[in-house]
Amino acid sequence: MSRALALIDGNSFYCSCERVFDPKLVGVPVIVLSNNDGCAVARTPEAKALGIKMGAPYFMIRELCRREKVRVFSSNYTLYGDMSARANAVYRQFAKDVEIYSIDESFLDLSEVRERERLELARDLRSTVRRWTGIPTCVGIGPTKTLAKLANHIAKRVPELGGVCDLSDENERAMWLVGIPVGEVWGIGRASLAKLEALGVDTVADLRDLDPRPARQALTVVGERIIHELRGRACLPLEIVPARRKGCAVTRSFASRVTEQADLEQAVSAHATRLAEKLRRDGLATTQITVFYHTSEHDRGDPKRSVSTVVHLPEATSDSLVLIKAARLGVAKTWREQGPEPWRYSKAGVITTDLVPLTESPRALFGALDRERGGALMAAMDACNRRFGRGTVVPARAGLEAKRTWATKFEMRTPRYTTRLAEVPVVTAMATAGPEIRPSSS
DNA sequence: TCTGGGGTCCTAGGACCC
DNA sequence: TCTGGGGTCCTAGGACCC
Repeated sequence: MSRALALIDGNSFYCSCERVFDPKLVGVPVIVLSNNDGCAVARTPEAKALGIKMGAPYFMIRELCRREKVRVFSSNYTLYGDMSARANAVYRQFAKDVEIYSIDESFLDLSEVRERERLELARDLRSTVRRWTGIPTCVGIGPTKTLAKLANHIAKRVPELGGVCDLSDENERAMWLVGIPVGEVWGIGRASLAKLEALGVDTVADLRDLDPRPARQALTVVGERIIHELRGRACLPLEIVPARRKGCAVTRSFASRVTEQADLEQAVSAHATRLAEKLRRDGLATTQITVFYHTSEHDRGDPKRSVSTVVHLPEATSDSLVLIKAARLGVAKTWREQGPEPWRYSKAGVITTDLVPLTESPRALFGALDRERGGALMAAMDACNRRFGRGTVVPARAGLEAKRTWATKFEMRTPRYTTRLAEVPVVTAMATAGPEIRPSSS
């Protein structure tokens, strides 16, 4: 049986999630904004038709949105994450091996399915996901991940295909590949595109026919792999068990510029708190954090400053209190007194790159942290926050929500319909003429 | 006159992805 | 006023070692 992978993804996923809970959004232009209400990161076809580009800064399209009655939403990651989990639960009914590639994309192994039955299965998958979660999807099938991605791209753009496309057959595949620009291939970005154009490569078929060895010169081993994948030779395995994460970052732009040390320290403390929560959730720990903050490239004329500093810890930890202290130290040791033209900082963050499982990490000989006591406290705090919502219990130094002058904007966020009891939608049913239902008397 | 060679590890920066 | 956030992988080059 030949190898076959399917790539299924949600159409305009974030927008579709919003539509599931508000039918009035169907048929009208909808966009979802990035963190801080910065850029458009999801657009329905109606919004794309108005010329709204991926990543367009909101302040530049605000007027257009008002005029064209585009419905605009802040991101609601809690909702999207939960809808994603629901969709994947459906995928697992159709395939034993599923790789969750991103919040809205998964690869399914269909190698066990007979070739002539794959399209039918894909159609069934689409309609089941639609029925059970409300999310519209497209499915692409191919012998490699790169070809499955390409098939998905075709399924999205050719309406006659009904949302599914199978590139398993080599002859049929060759016909499609001559008509697709090479920039649509997964892994070919702006820089690679420019190099390929110089080599006279315009279409996906051109790239497939490129000699892989010299291609490596221009595109590194990554490009060589893509060529093999386009020829149907798999170089990228299906990763069913997610790899352990290597790094973790919490970074945010400020809603307004920050000029005070106290505000900056409070911001990185909050980021460190969130970072620690993520580490504990995954059972990971870090021996050092990088703290950074900088002014904005968009503030023309203002003095520029960019700071990045590493703070080492005595041993690996995921303790919020330890990481907060380290984050504040990172600011304190690099802070410079403001002059007559103060630096107006626009963004700050806390980054780790050396994550290890906490239980496998060596203890410090000197200056060891009190893991037992700290661990118990963190466990109690996490339990409270899981039960009553994030931010219910926070270390005092992380700052209270109400006092955050730098806080991120989410002015148009919808309720967390599926994960907060207080925010579930209320359905009112009107009685119509029909059989009356009464409690049985016997 | 003439100044080895090969290996590992680490980091910074580039590129790409969603 | 207003321009996201969080990841991965690859390569080159320096430090260091024998």
